[in-house]
Amino acid sequence: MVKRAEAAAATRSALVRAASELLDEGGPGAVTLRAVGARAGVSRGAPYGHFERKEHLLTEIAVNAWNSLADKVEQLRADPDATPSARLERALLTLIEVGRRQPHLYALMFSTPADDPESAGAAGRLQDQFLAIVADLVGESDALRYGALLMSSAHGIAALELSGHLAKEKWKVGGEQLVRMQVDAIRSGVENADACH
Amino acid sequence: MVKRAEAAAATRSALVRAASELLDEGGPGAVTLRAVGARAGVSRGAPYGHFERKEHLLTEIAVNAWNSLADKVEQLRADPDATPSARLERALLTLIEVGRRQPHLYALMFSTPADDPESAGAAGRLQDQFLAIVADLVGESDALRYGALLMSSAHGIAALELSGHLAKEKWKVGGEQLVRMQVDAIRSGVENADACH
DNA sequence: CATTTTGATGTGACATTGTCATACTAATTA
DNA sequence: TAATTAGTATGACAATGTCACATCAAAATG
Repeated sequence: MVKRAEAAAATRSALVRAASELLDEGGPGAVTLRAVGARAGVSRGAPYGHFERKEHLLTEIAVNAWNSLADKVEQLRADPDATPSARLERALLTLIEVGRRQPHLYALMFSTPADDPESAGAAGRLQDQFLAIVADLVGESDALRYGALLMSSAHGIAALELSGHLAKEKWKVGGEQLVRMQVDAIRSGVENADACH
Repeated sequence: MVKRAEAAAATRSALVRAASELLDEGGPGAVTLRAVGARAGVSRGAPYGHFERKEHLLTEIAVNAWNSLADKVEQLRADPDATPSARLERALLTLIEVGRRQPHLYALMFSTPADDPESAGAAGRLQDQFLAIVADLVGESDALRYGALLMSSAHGIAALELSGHLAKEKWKVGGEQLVRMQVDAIRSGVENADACH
């Protein structure tokens, strides 16, 4: 006698896992409810017992990704033997890494409507982690402004890399270098406001 | 007696225009070959006389957008009464403007495979225009590095704005301000290399 | 324990869509 | 005038998201 609640929960997470795998392997076009069901060992209509629409299944994948990323950055933030700017660089590179390793997942994260409460919450967690790291470098009062700029820059780098518009043959730079430049530019800008003039 | 070549060319551009309008009005989901045909005054199968696949029709829309953007930036580049940094800011804002006015078109531009020769050519034209403007500010030798960073930043700002992840209520900044900060940060960084130390 | 209820799952059906094969039509050409 | 051809219309098909309904076992109820 298998408890029904457990079996249902297992099916649900199997569906999410299956959909995630299909997304990574074949892109959005490969995430078919029929394929998801087949890989999860159930039939094509089963997902509708757990998700109202296909979009909600995808949203859950995005939420998981946001949360996992927030966890990583939070962990990274606690690292004591690293300068603030080094921590910031690593945090930004963490985002870019997702874009490289799981490009389809990355695209899904940023195409999921940000007005969805769950998605917004998880994405907000990541943003807050970023903000705290930025504040360590530029101070509380400027953290929002510079945080927005740094996040935009990192996302831009990741997005252009995975769309192929930042080909290394033409631009001669990679994401790591761009992140370093960006952090340096902001750090020197902040320091100059006090020290130089 | 209407010349057939002319009629065909008219149909072709009507298809592209119809598809562009549908994209702007209703997003990618609204761009159906049937809807495109109907709006262009032909039937659902007609597009296949001009485009091998639906994807090619979309690519043409993206190419037009890239070219139009490159034209605007080229025009902007010739403006004499504007400092190099002002020209750069305006160029970056031109990209962001597309994201605001035609979000679906903007998304299409950056989701069209960059390995498509036509699309790559048009996008390359825009990048070269950017590069020239950047070179005016930071010099030829650093133009590639800073150009890549500036373009990433601008695209990141535009993309985050249209995905809703840069809500002004939370971040207290808009695209204009971020672009200004970015250009200032780079300018001051470059000047400091010479002047300060 | 017997019965009823309930929620997850399987299956059939339907509309939509991209795409192909085919037929038709009018412009071009021989 | 007859033949060719390029553009277009139409029918058909497979894939897909989604709904309605049937089924079946676990859980609640008596």
